[in-house]
Amino acid sequence: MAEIQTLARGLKILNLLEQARSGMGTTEVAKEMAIDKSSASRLLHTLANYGFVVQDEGTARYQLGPRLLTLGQGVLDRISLRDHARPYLYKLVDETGECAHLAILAQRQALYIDQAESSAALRVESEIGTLSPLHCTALGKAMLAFGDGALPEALLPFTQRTITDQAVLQAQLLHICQRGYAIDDEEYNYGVRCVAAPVQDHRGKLLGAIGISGPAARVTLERIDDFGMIVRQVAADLSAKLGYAAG
Amino acid sequence: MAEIQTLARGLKILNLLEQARSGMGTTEVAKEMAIDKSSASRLLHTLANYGFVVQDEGTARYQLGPRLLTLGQGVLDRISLRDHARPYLYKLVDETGECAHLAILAQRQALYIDQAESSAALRVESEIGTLSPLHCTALGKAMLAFGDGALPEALLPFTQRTITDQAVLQAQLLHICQRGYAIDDEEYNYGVRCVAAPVQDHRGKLLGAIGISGPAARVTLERIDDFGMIVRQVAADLSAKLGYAAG
DNA sequence: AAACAATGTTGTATATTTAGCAACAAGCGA
DNA sequence: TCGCTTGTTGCTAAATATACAACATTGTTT
Repeated sequence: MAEIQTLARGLKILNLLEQARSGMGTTEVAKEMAIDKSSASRLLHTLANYGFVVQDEGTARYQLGPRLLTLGQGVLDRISLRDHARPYLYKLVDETGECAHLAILAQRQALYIDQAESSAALRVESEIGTLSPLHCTALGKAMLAFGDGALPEALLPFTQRTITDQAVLQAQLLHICQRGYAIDDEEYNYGVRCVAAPVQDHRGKLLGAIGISGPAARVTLERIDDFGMIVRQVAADLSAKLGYAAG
Repeated sequence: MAEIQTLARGLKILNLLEQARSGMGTTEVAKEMAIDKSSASRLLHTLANYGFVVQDEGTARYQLGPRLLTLGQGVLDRISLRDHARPYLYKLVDETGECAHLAILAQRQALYIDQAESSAALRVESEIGTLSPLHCTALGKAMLAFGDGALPEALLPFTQRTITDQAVLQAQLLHICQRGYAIDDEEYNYGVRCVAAPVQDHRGKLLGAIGISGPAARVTLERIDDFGMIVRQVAADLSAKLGYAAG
């Protein structure tokens, strides 16, 4: 399908600005996009009219605008899975004492759309809205194992334990499928272990995944199977509430 | 400045979809925008290519897409005030026992960009990214009192205590300016009282506001002035850290 | 069942709109 | 002061988006 060039350019500019930490000037945008200064100027003004970008009064440089934040909130409101899942996240926190997360697939990554913090003193940054790779997170692997079978192309390493071999990953996905939950054993962040299980609708179609994550000192390898059973059960309860009839 | 029509139409579609709770069809969008079905179809496809909207596989209806959520996250990362303010939010929670919030001005409303939850059992929904009116929230009134002096046009009532008279509001803003903090006495939500104070840069330019909010039973009218002093002090400390030299 | 209505998508020609060039204004540094 | 960079604006050509129409698909009604 042919995409509309002008609109696509505007959206690409937003992608550019996302990368640029300290904003970009008109000329800079024009160069990066390989378009004329004047075109960039007019596109940026239009984006600014709708609050998608803001121009710093002093430097005249452009940054992502607050409208994106409020629209993002609108996205969350629209995901009904989130409403249904919330009490189950609290249940996970109650039963495990660790932070619980809910993620869905988006742009071939794991998109965190909700969390429930444990009462433990250690605070976690709000991660809602962030994307994480699939191959080295428990939530991601749970979704890979119960999803449509497509694997990520590149398995980038984040720690020494990150699985970077397609065959190894494939084998582990089968294992996850059989036992019903996935584990991240310090494969993404050092010192953090996670456990996750899939959430499915009545047809068995993958909706997302829920799981817990905590310091390796608390989430020990001995206890991790117990956590797995809990997470799998809570995820199954949530799936059941959504109308999933096993078999 | 003349805005680029095609891009503007795409952005307007996003605004439309924000309102429509259950998504919109191509024809529906076309009617609402007063453009042809084919144009709407192509615009929507382009938006979908970049993840700004998603089409439900079954119903072919369009909704806001996950890209908006991740871009919104990018907006948060870019607001350096947020990083500086976070420890001060925790300080507010420690000293008052109530939830603390940070807001900035955006689209002539108060945009909540961070929060610190109290350890009280009562949980608050994540409000980051939401917009609230200025005239009936403590954060909003603090920003009005110390901002550029522009008042909101319409003072919509939310509770019986909401100030709906411009003159009354104006008088209260002066009061807020003199004493250094603003109060919301159940003017937005029944049973909730809030206290807030402005955050300013070294030139005295308004950057945002921080404050606390809690149940009226805990935030009583007798104690509210004590809270006010605390909030004012913490906000002043934050402003000072940002380089604000009083006088 | 079958006709019908409504929806979403795809060609195509026209004409509107954008894009690029160039000139201009403004800020900064040398 | 001069030169350099940046951001914005007129203007025209030309590319692009638009509307019209036809088509495919789905769901509804009689």
